[in-house]
Amino acid sequence: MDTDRPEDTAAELRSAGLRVTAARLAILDTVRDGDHLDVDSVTTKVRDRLGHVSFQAVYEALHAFTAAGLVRRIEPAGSPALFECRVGDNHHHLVCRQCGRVTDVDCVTGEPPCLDPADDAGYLVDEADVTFWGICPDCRQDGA
Amino acid sequence: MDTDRPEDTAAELRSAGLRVTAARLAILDTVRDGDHLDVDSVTTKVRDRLGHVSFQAVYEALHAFTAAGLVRRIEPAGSPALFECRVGDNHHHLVCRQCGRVTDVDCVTGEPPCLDPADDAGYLVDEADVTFWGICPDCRQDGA
DNA sequence: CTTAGTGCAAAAGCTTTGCATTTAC
DNA sequence: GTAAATGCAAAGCTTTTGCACTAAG
Repeated sequence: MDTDRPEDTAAELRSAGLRVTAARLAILDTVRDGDHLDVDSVTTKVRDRLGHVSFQAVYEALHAFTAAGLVRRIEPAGSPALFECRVGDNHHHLVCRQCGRVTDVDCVTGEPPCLDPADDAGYLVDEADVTFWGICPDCRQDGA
Repeated sequence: MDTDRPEDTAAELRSAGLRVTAARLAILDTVRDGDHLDVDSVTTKVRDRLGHVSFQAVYEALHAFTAAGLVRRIEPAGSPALFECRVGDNHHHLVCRQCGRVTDVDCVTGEPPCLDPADDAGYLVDEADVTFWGICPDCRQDGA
């Protein structure tokens, strides 16, 4: 479960121009090991490893990571922001209406923009954000 | 600018099983006349017409309208919820990263689901929510 | 009359901001 | 030593909840 690669992580932070601190190492590793975690979950998991880390530090770190392109922030309607480490590739998300679970879906075309608007209305489009809403396998079994 | 069709609106409310009140008529008409308005804008516009209406009434009404399928709620990442009256058709949205402006884009295929995930991972997918991010014509002129 | 809708007030949830302190470089 | 990162506290914003009151059916 625990994938410790402190050197990798540290190197990634440094090459992104970010300082290497225990908190940030743990935060980045946590996002990397996790599956679309929200800030609360990240904080909890980081605290399990390090003792205490403040919420603001986690927010600040995730913001810096997002700006640096180390993590990607997604925000399905109605959910708090979630963070994932898959960046650069062009994948989308399946979100369960019932339990909120998020699953990655590879993009069919593989190259951004994988999708073009029928009419761009004069916009300079640089990203297509696709969220598929449905019921996940587990919830299909449980409920109706 | 002002599209008053009180009878239409009232009929629509009634057939949705909702009571007809001055506030709700104004709220629905406002969303109908507006262009992806947030709750704050709706409230302001409704107050211009009616005097005072509480925020909670607007929230409650919009929630009821959404549940009844009279309006659609969209929530581009990082924005407060926006409401639009186009429902039933299958269109997507262009969102300006700079000014937040939202423009409708007709779906190429026209019929939901207009898009299928490459792999549904066992989900029962019923909706594909597509947001195109970019810079709108106005912001392209202003900025770089 | 009965139920839904409204107003008022308060709180919850997520996120941001400010400032002093600590730490990496 | 300098700039970045952290901790602590507080506030911001959108949204929700509770309850009494009013109005639609």
